[in-house]
Amino acid sequence: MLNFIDVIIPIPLQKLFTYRITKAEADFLKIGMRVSVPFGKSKIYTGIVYRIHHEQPTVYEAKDIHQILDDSPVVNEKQLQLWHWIANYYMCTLGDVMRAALPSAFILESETIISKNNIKDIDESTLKDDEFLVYEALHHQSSLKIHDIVNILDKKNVLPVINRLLEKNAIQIDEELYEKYIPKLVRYVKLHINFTSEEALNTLLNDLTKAPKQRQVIMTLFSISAKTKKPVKVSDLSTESDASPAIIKSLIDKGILEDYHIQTDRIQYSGEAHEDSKNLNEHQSIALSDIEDSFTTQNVTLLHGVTSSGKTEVYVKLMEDVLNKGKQVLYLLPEIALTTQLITRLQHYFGEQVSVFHSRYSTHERVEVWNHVLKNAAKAQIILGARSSIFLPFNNLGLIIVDEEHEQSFKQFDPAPRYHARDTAIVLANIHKAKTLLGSATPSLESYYNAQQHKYGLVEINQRYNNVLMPDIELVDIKDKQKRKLMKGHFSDRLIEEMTDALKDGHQIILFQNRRGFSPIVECHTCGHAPQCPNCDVSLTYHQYRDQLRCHYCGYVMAMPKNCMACGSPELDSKGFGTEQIEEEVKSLFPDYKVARMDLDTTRGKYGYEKIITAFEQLEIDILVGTQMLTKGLDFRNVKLVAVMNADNLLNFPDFRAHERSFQLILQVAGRAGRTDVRGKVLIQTYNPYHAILQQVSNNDYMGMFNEQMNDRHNFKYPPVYKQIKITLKHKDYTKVDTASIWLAKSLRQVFEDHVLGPESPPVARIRNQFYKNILIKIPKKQSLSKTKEAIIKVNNSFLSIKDFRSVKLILNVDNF
DNA sequence: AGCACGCCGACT
DNA sequence: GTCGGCGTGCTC
Repeated sequence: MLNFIDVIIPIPLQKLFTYRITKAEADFLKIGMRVSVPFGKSKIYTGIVYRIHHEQPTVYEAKDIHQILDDSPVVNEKQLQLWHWIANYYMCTLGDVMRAALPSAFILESETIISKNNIKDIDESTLKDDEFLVYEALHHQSSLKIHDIVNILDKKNVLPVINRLLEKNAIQIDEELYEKYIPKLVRYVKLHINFTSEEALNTLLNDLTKAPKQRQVIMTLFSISAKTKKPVKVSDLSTESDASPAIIKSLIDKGILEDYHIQTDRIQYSGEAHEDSKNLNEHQSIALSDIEDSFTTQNVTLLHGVTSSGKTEVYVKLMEDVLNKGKQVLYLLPEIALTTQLITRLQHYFGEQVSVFHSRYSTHERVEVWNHVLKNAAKAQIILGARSSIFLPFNNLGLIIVDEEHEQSFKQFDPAPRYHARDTAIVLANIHKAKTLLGSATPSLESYYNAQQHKYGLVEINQRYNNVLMPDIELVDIKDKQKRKLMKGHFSDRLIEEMTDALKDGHQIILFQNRRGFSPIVECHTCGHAPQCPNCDVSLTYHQYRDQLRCHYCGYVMAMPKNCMACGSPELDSKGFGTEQIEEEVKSLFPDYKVARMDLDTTRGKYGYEKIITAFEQLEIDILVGTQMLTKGLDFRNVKLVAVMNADNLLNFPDFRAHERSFQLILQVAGRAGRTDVRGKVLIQTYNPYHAILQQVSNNDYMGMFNEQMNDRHNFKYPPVYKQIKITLKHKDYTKVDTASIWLAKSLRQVFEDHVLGPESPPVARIRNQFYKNILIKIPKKQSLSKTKEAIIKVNNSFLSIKDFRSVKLILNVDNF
């Protein structure tokens, strides 16, 4: 009987691919192991074994696999179950999911290696210029990669050159497969075995009197190993003895020292302190027992606790409980909320049992966490992670906590799989028969709605920790202030007053401005021309710190022009305002205080973010100006005043969730104020103080906001009342997307009638020289989601069968909010 | 998604 | 006349 496997390959193809394996391989292979397989003419890909069977394909000859890459599965069956659900629900391929789920170090790819053909020498005069360049380069380097040749020839299509060289027998090519994960090795030294006897040692030290530096190194080696009784790292020896690596190397070369390597983990938690979890206050204990109660009947429970009500302590108690039952915990957070603050806090309680997983980790670091989880290692009992940590190979999950549940960054927009980590986490928990706790001070409408419909349990905490008062929120009408000339730049007299007071008392201030850059748009005073991005339909944004204009969509950069590009006038005006401008204004208003800014530009780099946070925590900064980033679960004790510089540009955002978002965002920033006994003050500057949302914010009226917004959602058929799927079409030719989208919308209307909206051009209709069109499908709750998707797929297939449309890219986005 | 095959414009 | 552009189709 013949043996075959079906394999998932990390490319966006609907199908699985069948390969033939030997009997021995069939006995060895298990589902979830990696194999490398030949694909197409020359490529080798990594695939995951999805099924092992005996069904010989009838219409093609299955190829043999290239190699088995694992001794045991790296992906477990529960994960594959989850992958399947994601592919199905979010309408993407298993290959897409695989790409997102596996650390890239697991997905090895073949690389074409070009080397000189040594069989015979080639008459170089027969080679053309570019061929000669490559051939010549091979005399200096034994092998080249395609990428190297691209650099040598400075053009992108190098395959013809390679093919010609191949024909002339000048080179040979090989497909080289390489394992991308390299265990981290640390170099250690010890005294060579020849010198361990006291006698030999004495002779050695005597011999070295002429080389005092080397002698010093040996002495230091003794003192370190006597002190620590552990192997001595080369790097430690070098720093402690103040000797250059060259000196140590010469000792090794002489055979006096010997070096060796030990594999270590890249991420290590060094602290040992095991702090007992804090005792909960009355409100927290009630919440805890309510959650436990709720979990007896519900798989998912929503914890709605006002800002700084001490939700984390409740989580800690729940986690302790799950750990005691011998199960794993996944603690999901939005990327930006994954701060050192929280990590250290959890490590204080749980020590080494906590592992962290987020996008700022290198791929090697991710492999290590992955393997620990896979092996259910002691150090991976609690995973604290961002969106993508739902893909880790849990085998014994007991609880998932989704903190800041309302955060939109849990949804992945690009590329596929366009999954929502909160919703996927709930499915993951169900697969493990585990529980999910959603936590937020400002729950998303969909979660609160689900709780109201009794799909989720609901637990609330309405008191802040230590009974700290909720901040006092004041709305400032800047339209009125402007009329009465009470504005200085973007600062109202009220704001300046409050800032002066807070600073005088030594308190810190946070200013929130939901826009980065200095003054987003530059406009000519004379002709009104605003510089546009050449690749996208947007105006360029001014960034002061490099005096540049930039496109936030494609990354295009140009120097700030001195004169208007249209009429040559030197009077360029800046419109709108961003964090940079606020920072400038604060500096001139309060020159004696230290101001810092936190946005995408200042937090670039691995620790940029931490640096600012730490400086602010340590009171090195008095006033912090920032964007969204500051809203996330940061706990600053000394902040008295928080100001929202302009609430209107949040409220006027063209999105059905703008109001909900504004409410969440403003309350979250407000929550940064007054976390100790001093009552915090929040000022919200707005042109429209009577806006319902702002009224609800200032009264901390979540229910008012919820009911009013839900009413809108009912009326306008928006989520969570209706489900929705967005179809995006893109192409570099406008007419093509236009006709294609009209055709598609028409066909969809035949099935879904007036539940199809569009096609519409998005606010930014062109990005990176691609034109976009959107079609929205609204799905009533009672309409079967799977039937709907089937119908969409059917329409898509007939769309793809039209030759003219085939080059138009289609993007399906389920729950695109 | 790659990558090869195949058909039309800009250079020697 | 070729080289090289990209539209089209296939991958077990």
